[in-house]
Amino acid sequence: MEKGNTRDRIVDAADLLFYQHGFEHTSFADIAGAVGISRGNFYYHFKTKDEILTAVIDLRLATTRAMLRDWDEQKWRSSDRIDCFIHILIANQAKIVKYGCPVGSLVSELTKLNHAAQDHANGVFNLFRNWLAVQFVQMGRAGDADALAMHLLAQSQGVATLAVPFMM
Amino acid sequence: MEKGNTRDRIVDAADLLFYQHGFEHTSFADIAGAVGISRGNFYYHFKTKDEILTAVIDLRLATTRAMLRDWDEQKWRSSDRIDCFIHILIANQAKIVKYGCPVGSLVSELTKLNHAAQDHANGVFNLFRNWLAVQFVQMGRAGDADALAMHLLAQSQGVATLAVPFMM
DNA sequence: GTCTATATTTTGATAGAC
DNA sequence: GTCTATCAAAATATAGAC
Repeated sequence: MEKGNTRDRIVDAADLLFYQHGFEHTSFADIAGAVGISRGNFYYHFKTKDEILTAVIDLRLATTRAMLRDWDEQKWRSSDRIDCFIHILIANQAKIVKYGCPVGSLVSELTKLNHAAQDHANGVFNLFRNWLAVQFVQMGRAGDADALAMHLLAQSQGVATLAVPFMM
Repeated sequence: MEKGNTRDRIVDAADLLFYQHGFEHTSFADIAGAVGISRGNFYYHFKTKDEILTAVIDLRLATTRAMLRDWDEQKWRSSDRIDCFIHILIANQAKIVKYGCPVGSLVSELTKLNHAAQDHANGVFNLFRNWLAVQFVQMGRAGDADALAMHLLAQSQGVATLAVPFMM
């Protein structure tokens, strides 16, 4: 995280801070402080706060695509791949208990802000939905693959939401 | 909503605005504007923003308790009472698609703000959890009543979360 | 109880030196 | 590319007149 050019370090820091404290509650001063640069320098790389939000969402889209690709390559059976998805909740339990699901909480916040980047952020949900549906199709459930994908997605979102008040 | 003393009107307006736009994104000016009073008058009734948040949570706790009590009185069978809970998602579909679940989204936001009122807000979740568990006990599922309650609560939270990106 | 200022702080954003 | 000011707007909060 410390390596790379300044722009990437800004995006990495913003990604983490947006998750931990929310988009609106994270100020330029917070991000600049985390990266170790001045606020003025910040504007050389990003002209507005929305620009960095776009960069953070792009990063999350890329990270998610890479993760799904890894699962496709590492697991032969679709049921094992779905296990990988379910296992996210377990592997990230400590973070989820403190900050919830990064995807769900960002979408929820942008909705309340009526922010233009809403659709962009929804893209991460779409990646999971479509990938899960493909796995169910491969398991011979072409008829209700999307319904099963949505059900699993909903269950994991619900668990992540309840983890915050009931496990913290 | 228009009736009652000024304090109640402030709490009602804040309750709605916190749901629609979030706690932090709602300013005193927004609330004062919705009620139709000046910002200065506002501080006669509430000294800090946290005070009004406390009042809003108290209102939601009272409203939820009253709703559960109504269901207890109106429905004889526990299965019918659980239907009432599930039916919330259908009855409030339009609002949930636009703003998510008022309980889950507030808890999520306060967590990210590391706000002291977190536990207070969690109380609404506890009301539903305990009430649902009682219904399952009465249905002869004493052994796993709380697990069933949590499962149903999680499912409804997941549906509310996904309704925003996938139904808007 | 309600109003009109006003103080103070923070935030997003800019200008210009190095 | 990075820094030090600095601006302008918005937010919380206060003081005091009516």
